[in-house]
Amino acid sequence: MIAGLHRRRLPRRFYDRDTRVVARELLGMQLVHVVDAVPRVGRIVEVEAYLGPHDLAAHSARGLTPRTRPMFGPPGHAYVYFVYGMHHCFNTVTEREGHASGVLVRAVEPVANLAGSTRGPGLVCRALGIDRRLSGHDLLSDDLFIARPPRRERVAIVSRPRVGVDYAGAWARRLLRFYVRGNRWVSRP
DNA sequence: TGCACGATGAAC
DNA sequence: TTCATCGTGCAC
Repeated sequence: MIAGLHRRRLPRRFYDRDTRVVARELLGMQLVHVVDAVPRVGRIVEVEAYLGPHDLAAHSARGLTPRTRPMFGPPGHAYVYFVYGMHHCFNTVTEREGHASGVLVRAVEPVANLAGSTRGPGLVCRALGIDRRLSGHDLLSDDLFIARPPRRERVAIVSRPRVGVDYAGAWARRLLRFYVRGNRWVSRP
């Protein structure tokens, strides 16, 4: 089940590729946060790709700020932000340093030690105990990382427009949200 | 220093 | 469809 978690941790080069490819391949991977020596594990079933400063829906489109600094850094790091005064959202930074792109994890299927709903980006962070103190954290660390599943599994992928980015004009209509077809944990099928 | 606004979630 | 709730970014 969760044996050999650290051994299955994704390498830096996984994240240093086209963001849409990384987003799709993250489906089925296991997001892990070790809290008080207990690994909280969720299988990623829904993500969104944010392609960089030219993508008007991406936070990096407003330029480098203290909040978005991790997005402009090297791949394989966490970008966690606080929204609506009460929710946190977890992203992985992708592509080369300065590209400022990333993948938002919108929903996970419970695998181990998760309590409460995990359908939706805010709820994923709540269940996994992730907040903005982890923004900029290295995803090749021992306490926060993403691992290959124990067994290779094939998933059918659905592409849809991203959620909550209507302000981004034509970019809001791009099919940059991906989820596992038929999975009951997807936030908005 | 002030203020409008969210890459949301839950209630109605 | 409405509202809770507050950090962030930019206007002043």
